[in-house]
Amino acid sequence: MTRFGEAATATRQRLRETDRRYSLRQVARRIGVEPSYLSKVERGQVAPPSEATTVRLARELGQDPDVFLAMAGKVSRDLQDIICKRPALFAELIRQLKDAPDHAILHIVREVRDGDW
Amino acid sequence: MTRFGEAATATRQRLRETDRRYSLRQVARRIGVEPSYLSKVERGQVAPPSEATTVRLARELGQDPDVFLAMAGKVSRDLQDIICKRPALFAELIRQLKDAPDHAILHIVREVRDGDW
DNA sequence: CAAAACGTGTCATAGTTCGTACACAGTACA
DNA sequence: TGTACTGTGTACGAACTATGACACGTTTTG
Repeated sequence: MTRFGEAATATRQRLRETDRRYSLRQVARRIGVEPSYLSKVERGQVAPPSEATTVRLARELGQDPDVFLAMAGKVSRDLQDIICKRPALFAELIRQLKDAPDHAILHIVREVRDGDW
Repeated sequence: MTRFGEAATATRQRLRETDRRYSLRQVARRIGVEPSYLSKVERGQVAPPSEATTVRLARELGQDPDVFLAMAGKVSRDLQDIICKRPALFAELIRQLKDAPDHAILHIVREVRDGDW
C-alpha cells in the first residue's frame, strides 16, 4: 500500500529474478533486521524503518539512499545538518526552487560544481 | 545549556524589558503550553518542543521559525516535503552548497527569484 | 522425500517524544 | 499586608517509533 514498501519489494524482486540471494530473508539478514519485520515493511503493514535501516536497505538493493528516504517522507540527517547551519538562507533557496523545473536546478548544481563564485 | 533554550530565554527577556506581557507564564499561555514546560525548555532541562510548538514560540517572540527550528536541530515539514519530491536533485544541490559562502547562495536565490531559467 | 529455505501472522516491548497537573516559595504592587 | 503574579521542582503518562521473538504453513531443492 505504501510507496516505500512497494518500491522495496519491486526492487528486491527484480534483483531476485537473476540472483536468489535476494530473498526477503537473506536481505533481512544482511541488513540486520528480522525477516518478519522486513516483510511487514515491504507490505506497508508498519511504518518505514529508521533512517539507518532505510539506508542499509537502499544500499543493499543498489538504490539511492536519499530516494528511499524520500519515499519514507524523510530527509537524511546529514542534509538536515547542512540546512540547520544556515537555516534562513537554505529555507529561502529551497522554497524558491519548489516550483522550478528540474533542469533549472540541475543548471545550478553544475554552476556551483564548476565553482564560479 | 542548550542553544535553543538560551535563544528563547534571551529573546523573551529582551522583549520583556519593555513589555511585561512577555513573562514566561504569559508567553506559555499564549502559545498553549504549561508554564513549567516552557521553563524546562528554556533551561534546556528537556529537549526542544515539537515543530508546531517551536513555530508558535518563534512567532510569538517575533523570530524566524526556520531559525528556531534549526537551533532545535530540525528542518520544517514543508521544506522536507519539497526535498522529498525531488530527493536526488535537492540532495546533490544541498551537499554541493555545504561549503559555499553565504553570498554565493544568496546570489543563486536572487538568480532564481529573477526567474532566468 | 526429507531438509532447508521461504514469506507471513501474532504478540510483546524498550525507548523516545511531547507534553500535563499540581504544588511551592519568592516577588511585586495596590 | 494580602493578593496576584512569577519561575520552577516533582511526578506522571499517553502516544508513537522501531523493532524482536517465535511459530506456522508452503515451496524449493538436493
